[in-house]
Amino acid sequence: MAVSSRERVRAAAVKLFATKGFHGTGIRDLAQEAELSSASLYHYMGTKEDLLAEIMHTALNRLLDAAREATAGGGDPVHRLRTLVALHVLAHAVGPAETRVVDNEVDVLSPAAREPVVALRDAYERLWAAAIDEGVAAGVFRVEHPAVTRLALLEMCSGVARWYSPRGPLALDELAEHYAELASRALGCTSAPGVTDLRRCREIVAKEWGVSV
Amino acid sequence: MAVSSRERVRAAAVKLFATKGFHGTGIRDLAQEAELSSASLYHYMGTKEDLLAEIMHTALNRLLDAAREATAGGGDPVHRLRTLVALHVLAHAVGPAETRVVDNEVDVLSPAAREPVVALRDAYERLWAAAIDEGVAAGVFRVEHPAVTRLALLEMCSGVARWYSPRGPLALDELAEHYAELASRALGCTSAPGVTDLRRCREIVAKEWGVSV
DNA sequence: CAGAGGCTATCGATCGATCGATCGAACGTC
DNA sequence: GACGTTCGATCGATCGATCGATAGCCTCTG
Repeated sequence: MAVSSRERVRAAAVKLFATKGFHGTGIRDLAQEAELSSASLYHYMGTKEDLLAEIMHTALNRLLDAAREATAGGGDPVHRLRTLVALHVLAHAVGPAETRVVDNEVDVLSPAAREPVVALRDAYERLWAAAIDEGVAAGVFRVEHPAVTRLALLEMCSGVARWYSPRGPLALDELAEHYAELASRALGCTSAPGVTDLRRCREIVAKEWGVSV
Repeated sequence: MAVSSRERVRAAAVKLFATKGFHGTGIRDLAQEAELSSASLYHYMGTKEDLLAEIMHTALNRLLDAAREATAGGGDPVHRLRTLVALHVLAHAVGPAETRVVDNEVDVLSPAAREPVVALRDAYERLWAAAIDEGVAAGVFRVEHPAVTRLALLEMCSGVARWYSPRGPLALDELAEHYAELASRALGCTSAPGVTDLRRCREIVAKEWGVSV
């Protein structure tokens, strides 16, 4: 078979959870989308909540791995921050369904299932916090409330998944570069207008997400 | 009675829809929160969907009215944009539950019920677009993709409802001013570092939302 | 090689629970 | 006694989940 049933179940869940929400998606909806009976569904998953948690884990691990790889070696905080922004935007543009599930449905998880998901998200945000804090310490960023600004920038970038369409006027590269510039400006970046290593970001996204960007 | 049952139903719906989502909130949950039987609920509302639509209408109309009042008379695009940002942030900080319902649950409405809600949101966003476009035309904003930037800033500001806590280190005034500054920078504002008329924004929020800010 | 046994994948039928919504009746107030 | 408000009881529909059964395939055995 071209795609395994397991993959179809996962893809169906991502699509439906993103468009109709977790509670708005029934077991029978999932079964229909995955072209299986509702009974067969349970051959590939635990409970519906397990399925959601698994989606979040793989999505967040992928984003975290990509961000770590892209910023490995430390270096210039400005460049690192621009890389994180571009990567985040690319990820949200190529996989809006998955990222919307991660961003919107965390609260439906039981506390026990939510805890490791939040831990992954926190680890990811620490990469942003480190780049921002180091930039502020080095004087290349001039911003009054670094922690609040980090949250503001993250929300700004995640919002891409809510409206971006590949049929719009902006190509992915322009989008990522523009957001890197917005973030750079918001942080009061004092160095020369930077360039982002988009090629590297695209490569990482292509590898981790398995799409050609 | 101190608060009418009608108000309790509305407040219960806002609270529960925001925390558990529309589909995650049952009629019996609403009834318990509003301290009524599930049957009595229907004395004050139509269907559950009607209740959601009504919440969205009042919330969006309030925001739209406030934004129109705050920017009435036109004038400097920079000042208008800063006012819109501050107002938006204040609104999302004092009423996070309501704004989260508006921002997250639009898609659960049937097309017929969704259409007027989207129209209200579009009217609101046009105020932002006008301020940004006029600023770009006047040369006080220097930004490459004004439409995309508008969406980015709106998402950034709406995100406040997802994390802001009045028990945090930032007072409302500092928060609103900081976001106005972030937006101003992102737009490449060329005029002197602006000040926002926070007093006026606070007055409008206090009046429209019925809270002391 | 025949076939017994086990494993994977799938299904129709069905479970008890809960869903949104409605009914007729009772309450208090004017 | 009319009206605005409240409720217990209950409706048919749908929920997430499980059941026993079946068909195909691989492996081990005699």
